[in-house]
Amino acid sequence: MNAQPLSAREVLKGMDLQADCPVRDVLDHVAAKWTTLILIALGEGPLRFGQLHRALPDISKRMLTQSLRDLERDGLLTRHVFPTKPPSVEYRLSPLGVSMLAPLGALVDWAARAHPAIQQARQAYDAAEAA
Amino acid sequence: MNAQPLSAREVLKGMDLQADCPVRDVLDHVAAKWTTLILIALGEGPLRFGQLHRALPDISKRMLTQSLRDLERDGLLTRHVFPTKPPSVEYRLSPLGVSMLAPLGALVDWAARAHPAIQQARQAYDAAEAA
DNA sequence: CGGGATCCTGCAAGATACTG
DNA sequence: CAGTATCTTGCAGGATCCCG
Repeated sequence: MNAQPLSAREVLKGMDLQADCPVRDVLDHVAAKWTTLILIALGEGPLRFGQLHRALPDISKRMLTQSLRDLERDGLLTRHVFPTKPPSVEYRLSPLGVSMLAPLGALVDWAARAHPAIQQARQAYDAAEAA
Repeated sequence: MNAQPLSAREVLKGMDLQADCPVRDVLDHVAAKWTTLILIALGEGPLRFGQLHRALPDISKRMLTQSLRDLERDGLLTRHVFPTKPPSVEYRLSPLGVSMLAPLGALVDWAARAHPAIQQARQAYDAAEAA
């Protein structure tokens, strides 16, 4: 055993996985397909609605709006309306939202590294399947 | 700026968020409601189907089976059948699956810490909403 | 431009019953 | 015990139109 401040894996020990556990309450939102992508996009700086929409090519306006509301409700980002003509609205990460970038980045990094192995595993599985 | 080996946030810079990017390909699975919970449960050691089902109280047999197949296909866990009577099947993390525990733990840790703030943000939002 | 309101559809996922 | 098969349904989410 080493002296790391807190092995991330230790956190998982004895984790209760009941439906009402706080972690699932938070993670269910995080996992929601679009929210992480929005947070990543905003990680580079505030963006307006249209810019965000262009950054996420395959999300509908409806889902983008809804996802932004969810994130705003959870306090991960803030919404600023500029009463210009036509109106413009800017979204930016809150400190809480910024605090999520590190762990999210770790996961994304893992995903990027693991991708080749996963691709290979899928092909092997599907090949065996077809037999 | 400090000397951290690689700021997890740096990974997110310039991330392409197109639908076909590798990260989304992987994360879409990871985010799938049950898969992370299964990985966490198996992080403490191999489990049999029934034990896993008992560890995740609110998943149906159908979804558990399906999620396990997905994870097996992605090479994150392995399935071992013991031809006992009655048959028993054991699931255990593969090295690749184990390698995910660290980043996943980081995210879970964040979720646990952020939970109070998020709860509070939701209440504030809903209160303002009701007005 | 940045949404809200409405309608409509597909598929994710529950319930139930059966099997090796 | 550890699944499969079938049926059924809710609701996530797309398409479309409208508004300030």
